[in-house]
Amino acid sequence: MAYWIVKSDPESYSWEQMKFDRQTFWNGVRNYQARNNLKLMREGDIALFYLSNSDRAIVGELEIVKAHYPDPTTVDERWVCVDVKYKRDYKTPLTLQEMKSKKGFENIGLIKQSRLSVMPITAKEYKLILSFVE
DNA sequence: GCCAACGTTGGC
DNA sequence: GCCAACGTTGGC
Repeated sequence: MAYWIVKSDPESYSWEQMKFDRQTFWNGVRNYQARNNLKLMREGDIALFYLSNSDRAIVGELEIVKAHYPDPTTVDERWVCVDVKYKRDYKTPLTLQEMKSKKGFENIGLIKQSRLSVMPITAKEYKLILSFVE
């Protein structure tokens, strides 16, 4: 089982919308590196939901319920999406600022490669994040 | 709103 | 295949 962070701009797809939808397909990725990460996702993996721009925090988690398939919102066959399901809210969202100020996040993609929208995190980083949000 | 980082495109 | 120009993302 692998752990991921997926990013969303709250103005285009909010956490409220995600919870309302319960399950959706994670589409619109138009970046090779992010696409490659989508392709590595397996059913049962966990994806943490990060809000960029105004919010800048990890607010909860999703479960991957279907591995990658062609993105139906484009005819360009290069791009894929996966199906995700709402899993749970975190009691306390973990902000980017907090991650920057705490130990253990030095190598997390969220900070090192801020423009990447789908990225893996290690089991260790996942546990560390959980220790702040429960 | 600005700008740094970085990905993509296209001319050569 | 290089690189300048340009576009986009996202933190501040």
